[in-house]
Amino acid sequence: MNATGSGLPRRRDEARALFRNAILDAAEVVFAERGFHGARIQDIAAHARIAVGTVYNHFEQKEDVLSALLEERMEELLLQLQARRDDPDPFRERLERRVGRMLAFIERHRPFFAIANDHGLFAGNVPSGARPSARPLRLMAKFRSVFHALVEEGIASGDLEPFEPEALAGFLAGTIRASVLWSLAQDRTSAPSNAPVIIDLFLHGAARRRSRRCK
Amino acid sequence: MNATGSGLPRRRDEARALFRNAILDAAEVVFAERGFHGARIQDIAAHARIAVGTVYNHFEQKEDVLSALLEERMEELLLQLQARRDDPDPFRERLERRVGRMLAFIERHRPFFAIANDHGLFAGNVPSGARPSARPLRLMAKFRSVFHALVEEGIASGDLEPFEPEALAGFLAGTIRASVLWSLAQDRTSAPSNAPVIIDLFLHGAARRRSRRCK
Amino acid sequence: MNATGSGLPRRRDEARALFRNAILDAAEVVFAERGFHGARIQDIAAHARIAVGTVYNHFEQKEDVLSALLEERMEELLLQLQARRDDPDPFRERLERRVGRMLAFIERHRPFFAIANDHGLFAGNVPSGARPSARPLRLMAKFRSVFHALVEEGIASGDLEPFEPEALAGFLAGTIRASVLWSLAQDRTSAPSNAPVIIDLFLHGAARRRSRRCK
Amino acid sequence: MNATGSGLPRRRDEARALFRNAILDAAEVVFAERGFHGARIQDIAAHARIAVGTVYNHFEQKEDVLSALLEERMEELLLQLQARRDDPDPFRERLERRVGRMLAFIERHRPFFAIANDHGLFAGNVPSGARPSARPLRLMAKFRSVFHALVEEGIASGDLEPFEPEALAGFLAGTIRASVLWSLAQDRTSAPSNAPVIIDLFLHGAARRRSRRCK
DNA sequence: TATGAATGAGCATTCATTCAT
DNA sequence: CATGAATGAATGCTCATTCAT
Repeated sequence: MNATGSGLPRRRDEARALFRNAILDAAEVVFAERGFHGARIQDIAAHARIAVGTVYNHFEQKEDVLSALLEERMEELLLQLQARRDDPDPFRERLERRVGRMLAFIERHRPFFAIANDHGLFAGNVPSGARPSARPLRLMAKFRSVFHALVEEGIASGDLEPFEPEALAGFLAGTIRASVLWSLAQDRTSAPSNAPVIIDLFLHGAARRRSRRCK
Repeated sequence: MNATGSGLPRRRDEARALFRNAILDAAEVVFAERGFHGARIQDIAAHARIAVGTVYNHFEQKEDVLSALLEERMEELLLQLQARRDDPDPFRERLERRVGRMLAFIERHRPFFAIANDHGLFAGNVPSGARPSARPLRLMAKFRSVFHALVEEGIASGDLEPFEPEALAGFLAGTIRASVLWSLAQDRTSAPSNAPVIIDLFLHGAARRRSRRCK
Repeated sequence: MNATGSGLPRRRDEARALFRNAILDAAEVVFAERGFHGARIQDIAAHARIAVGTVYNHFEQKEDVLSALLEERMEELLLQLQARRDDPDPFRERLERRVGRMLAFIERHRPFFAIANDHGLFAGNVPSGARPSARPLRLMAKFRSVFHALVEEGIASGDLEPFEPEALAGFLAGTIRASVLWSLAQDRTSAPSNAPVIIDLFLHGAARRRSRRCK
Repeated sequence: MNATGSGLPRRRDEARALFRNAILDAAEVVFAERGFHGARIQDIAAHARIAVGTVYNHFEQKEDVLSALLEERMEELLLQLQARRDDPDPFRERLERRVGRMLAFIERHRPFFAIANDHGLFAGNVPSGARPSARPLRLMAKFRSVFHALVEEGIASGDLEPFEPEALAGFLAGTIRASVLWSLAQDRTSAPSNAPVIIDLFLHGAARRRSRRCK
């Protein structure tokens, strides 16, 4: 029906994506401000300057908006933790670089971080009916597996104590989370420049170092 | 207020407290199962085997039930972190003992831990409208100040690096939280016996220790 | 808990029944006026001078209000067709008496008749998704079985041709229905006095009778 | 209106009619399955394999689709009741032939019969807001007038008792309706061969015939 | 003219809160 | 004070209708 083959469809798909993204962007703000239950579809629609029905043309239910939001942003967040060609080689520097990228992403998406945190996507969470459903489980699994891989690298290279990788992963995530939350609480920027401090705590803890550094 | 002196009033007050506690106990279970918004006053009343109206004879609004629950349990939790006469003297042992008591309390009140965690009472949380109100702020402040004091003790005694106490407090709380969550995720007991491991990570981090211990 | 035994409970049950009946009465009017889909719960509540929520304290869903209404009124309607002690003996008089009672009931409950008719409760109906659910099936079955019994009496007494009872029952019901609808269309009263005419048509049809009456 | 004469316009009109009929055919099925309120324009469009908007290019509103459907089909149905050149002359045979044609049509359009029945087009119906509007009134009037004419023929020819023609018409329609519904309920075919039985009941009723026939 | 996404009024249902008993 | 039915504001979701392409 379309002579140009991909002309119109492309534009259509672009339009669809435009709306979809507008909805997710609005949802990011509104969910962060009022929480899942407090956020009304109407608020999200208004924030995106579209009609309520339009939201339902793109998502089956309110909950799916949250799911999609968490999923897409989390995907991107975890991407920051992947190794890149130009990452340095030594474990510590590598780790700092990757965590630094993660901090930068969080800084760019503060509202998302608030939501993800509320929904227990960072450092796991106790199972709770407070959140819509079991959907986040997949996200949490992914989150954990990425941290798990990170930590195994360190154990393999001999830079980390061969503790239980799961536990170490939780410890690393907890350290990052604590730092970010502390920054936010101070209304300070959770700048990537915090990475070295975080990694230092993660690696060497808080004990007084008698010599220059524990060697 | 009562002509008969203190006989009847006492019984009355006891009865009041009985109802109040029954409500809070029920709320602990129901809030943990369904979250604040998902929990209906009716559910709580049913769980406590009382009428809906009775809940309102003891609390102004639903939110106050949550506040009271968090407040009373948190108070008790923080009590576990206070120094006691028979606590050992060296910082590390002292810390282990106190954190061990905290773990034991959490173990006895898992549902409360789930709720407190959902409401960001552990290790702070990003300000979010997801939770009922600003009431928890006071609790979080208290929580932080207790951890703050704990950490300052360590700095004063020379056992901790003189980092920002707030940051260290967050780090300690994060370490504990990560450990407990990890235990719960494994469906294991968050036993007080985990305290040494937690403290070890907190003090010396996850880096490979070349010698017996970093001295 | 109640010293008088049945004092308070009875009053409570009476209150419940009062509300329930008020709702059903209101529903009878509103459903008849606007049809099931056109009737809003709010309309029914307003007509009964109660709050919307109250309707839901007595019925799970809108559909249940309809079901209950049809069921309770139909039950009473079918009761009119039952034989009574003082009914005359000859088949024809018997039938006239019973159908007469039915007409009187219909006259007292015109709105119900409109609804029941809309929902195919008279003389069967083609299966159609137009109506809420399969619930009426039970009612229709009952309706049919009562007519069925009526007709079998006539066959047994030798007053009716031994046609298929089901078909005869449908014919009788159809005759009554046609007459009532015709009366209503004329805005006339569907008086019990119409019974003889109906029965006459049912028994002897519309053909010209050459003699005084077909004997 | 079109400069090119009748060439293109004809094709255009044919195309229009094609769409219009496709919509009506789809509507017949969907309305019968889900009822007027339960049928969504989207369903009808999907069933006709066209877009929603297209429906609105041919009908102003949903209701008009129903009206047109009822009107066009009913027109055809009533056509079956008209006298035809080759119809036999005696009243009874004439009637059988015409009712037989009606039954054949109903058999070919079961879904339509279900809809028409739901909307009270057969044998009249109590005025009810359950149906979209007063539009069917015209159809019912037509339906009645056709039956009316039929019955007056019989009265004029002396084959029917000179009862009120309206009442007789209702009785005839009710008899046919009851028979068809009974057939459908039995999942049997409402074959034209049922016509004699129907006419027999209509003419002579259900009473036991002592002699060959009531003379 | 066909298309199908956008629109937003409309409605069933829930549940915190009140209050007569 | 306990009780539990009544209340009605609040909100997710539907679907007839519009309109830019």
